[in-house]
Amino acid sequence: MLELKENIIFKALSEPIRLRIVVLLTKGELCVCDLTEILSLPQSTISRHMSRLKTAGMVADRREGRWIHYRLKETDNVFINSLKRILFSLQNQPPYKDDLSKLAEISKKIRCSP
Amino acid sequence: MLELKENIIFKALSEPIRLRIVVLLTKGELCVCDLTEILSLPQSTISRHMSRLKTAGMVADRREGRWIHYRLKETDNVFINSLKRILFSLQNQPPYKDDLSKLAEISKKIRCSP
DNA sequence: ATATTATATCCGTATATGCGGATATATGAA
DNA sequence: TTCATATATCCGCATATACGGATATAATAT
Repeated sequence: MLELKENIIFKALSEPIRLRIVVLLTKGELCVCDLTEILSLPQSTISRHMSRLKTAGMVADRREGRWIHYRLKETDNVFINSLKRILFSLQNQPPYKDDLSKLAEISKKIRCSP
Repeated sequence: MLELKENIIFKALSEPIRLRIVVLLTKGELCVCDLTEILSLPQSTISRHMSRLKTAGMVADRREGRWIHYRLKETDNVFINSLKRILFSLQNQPPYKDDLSKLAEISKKIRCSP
């Protein structure tokens, strides 16, 4: 029952913060608090962006205790998967590269454990 | 001196009419009056969209007499070219497919000749 | 039970951007 | 020059959406 509207996906990726978020998600699952720390933004801002990415069909989520882990949604849709490949290709350039460095730093600590 | 901002490109493609326009351009050059006819929209609306696509770096233009022919911009940028491939992959689905049928019809007439 | 933590949503405000008629500019024809 | 055509831009208006603090909800800890 998924109504795929290409322009809705593009709109989801057209917001600078959301684009940084989905490139971060190319490395795996992240919860809102991780993103809040990496991007230095208020929790409500991150949560709103995740809601939009989810509505657009770019991400899926999974609850584990108090945390909700977001990930790039797995799909066999060619359009979405082509976009995912593009996101991977952005990993090595700014500002995404710096975000991923910060993610790597944070990953050394134990994150999101009860 | 081109400052490529990925989210700006996504924003250009996030507007439904603009997405239809760039898929039409996968078939070759088109002028504003062609698009006005195919999409049944006012000239000012089309012209504004072309301006945005040009600013975003997705299209280039070429004057020939009174007409300005727009085309997908040729580039060696990996990001843009990946997006172009996605546009080609949309050719066979609605509403782009119907737009291309209408383009084919119109092409039978002599278009844009002085 | 209460407190703490993680997330979602609400709220008012600011900005961006779409629309399309009207007008300006540019080119070529008569 | 004057007229017609093609395009770009201006204008006021409407809508969409971003922001971030405040509040609500949900799960866990004490």
